[in-house]
Amino acid sequence: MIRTRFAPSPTGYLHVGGIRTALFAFLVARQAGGQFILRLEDTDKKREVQGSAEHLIASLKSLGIEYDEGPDIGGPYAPYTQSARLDIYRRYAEQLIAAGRAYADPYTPEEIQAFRERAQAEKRAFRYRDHRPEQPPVWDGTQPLRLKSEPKSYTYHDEIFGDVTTSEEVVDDFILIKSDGYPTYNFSHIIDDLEMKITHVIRGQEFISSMPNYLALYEALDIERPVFAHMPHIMNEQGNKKLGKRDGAKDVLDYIRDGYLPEALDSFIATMGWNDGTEQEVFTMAELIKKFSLARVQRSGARFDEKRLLWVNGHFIRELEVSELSKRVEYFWPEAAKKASEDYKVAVLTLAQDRLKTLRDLPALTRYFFEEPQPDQDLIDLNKQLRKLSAEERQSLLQASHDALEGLPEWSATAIQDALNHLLETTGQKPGILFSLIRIATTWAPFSPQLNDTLALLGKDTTLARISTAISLS
RNA sequence: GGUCUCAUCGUCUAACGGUUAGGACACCAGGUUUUCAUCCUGGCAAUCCGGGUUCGAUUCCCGGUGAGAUCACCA
Repeated sequence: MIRTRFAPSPTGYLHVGGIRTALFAFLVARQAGGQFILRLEDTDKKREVQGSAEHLIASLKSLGIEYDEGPDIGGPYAPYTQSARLDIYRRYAEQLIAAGRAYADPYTPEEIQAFRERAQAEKRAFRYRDHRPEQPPVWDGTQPLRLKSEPKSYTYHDEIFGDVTTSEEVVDDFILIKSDGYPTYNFSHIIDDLEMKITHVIRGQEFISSMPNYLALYEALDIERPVFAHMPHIMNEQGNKKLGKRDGAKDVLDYIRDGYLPEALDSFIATMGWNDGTEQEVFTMAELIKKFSLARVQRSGARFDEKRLLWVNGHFIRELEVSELSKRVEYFWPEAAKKASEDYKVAVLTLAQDRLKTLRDLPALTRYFFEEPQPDQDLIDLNKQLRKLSAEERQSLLQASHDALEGLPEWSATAIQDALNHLLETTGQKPGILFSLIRIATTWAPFSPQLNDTLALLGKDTTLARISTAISLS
């Protein structure tokens, strides 16, 4: 039975790097019919941020990454919050002490700092184990507890990086339990993975360099190692650093607020560093669950490309049924759309769908369907074709259009198109001029859907009124 | 600096040791008899460098170079 976990610390929000690790762990579990667990690693009380646990949970849920066990829903190995598991860590700590594999650290932080500086001055690496006390005091819980490590080289298999060998000089007596009584991540995650029967440890590449220490601990505890899979980093847009909050990596919930679809985010995030080997470019969650494999995860870091995300998002928007899209854009309509009927909004949405890159584009694209647009002379003056016309010429063209449309017995897209085509002949104008003029006069927008569709939806009265207004303006 | 890791178009990537090195995003041009978008067609564009192994290296090995990660009582 495969069990994977995502184990963030509640120190802030989740960016695409973190969410990708969660997504991959989720996919591995789902694909095998196993469980995916959320565990909160809140052992650093100083860095904890209020409300971030809820924020993390909301982020996962908003992307459809559902966990089977977790702090808010419980499970067979509860609690899933590390600060509530202190007695468990202590039990293992005492086991290590009894086995002679852990000891109390008698030094003050200042003393250790002095050791470190001396090592640095002498240009050699600082290792705590070089200063290991001969007769450590009995651990009373107020000193840090350290692992008594054995310097040796380790080899392990990583699902992504293959066989990795570490050198012995990096194994050290790291801290298991801090002087405040909380365990370090280095200790607690191993205990929890064991207790919670985690089979696959899927996490960021930054933990690779700590692997020798973890391996030493698995050995000291005499427990079996889980399967490891370290994910390559997602790099920032410049490609010179791993994506991080400090450099403004965006909260995934902000992407949702900005009108990105969860399915677009999932597909995009999954394909940064993974592909199924075919030429398929976008994947639904169901496809990801079916096709994902750690073996096809890239070893090099991928750069975060916002332009590609935008394209993926547009793709998923176009794939949606209008009825579904209609539900998704509920909170994105312009203010003025509130009074409009559902049917009218769906009709507008149908015309706007192809033009939407994010749901947030909706107001800019549709405002003139709901309220009177502000005339903007620049649209005419900056238009290559229209600016050649005199005000009188524009006026007479608009008047002719007004008259032709007014006489229409039936107000439909096809009837309007026929009338417009006929108008082309009677006025002897090019479509580029005549249609642009009508389009601008009725929408005052830099771009809009096909003219006949736009007018049909606007309605006869509104269309004629707007043309009349434009005539009086010229 | 030590340790570990990585290296194909600008970006994301494909390619049992044999391909005109493929696809997608972006960009450019054209078409879909109005704009924007969609859609279609075409174009631009890559194997970091040097050795080896081999009949033949993007692919395997070694060495450079470059990049990243990490060296906490953070995770």
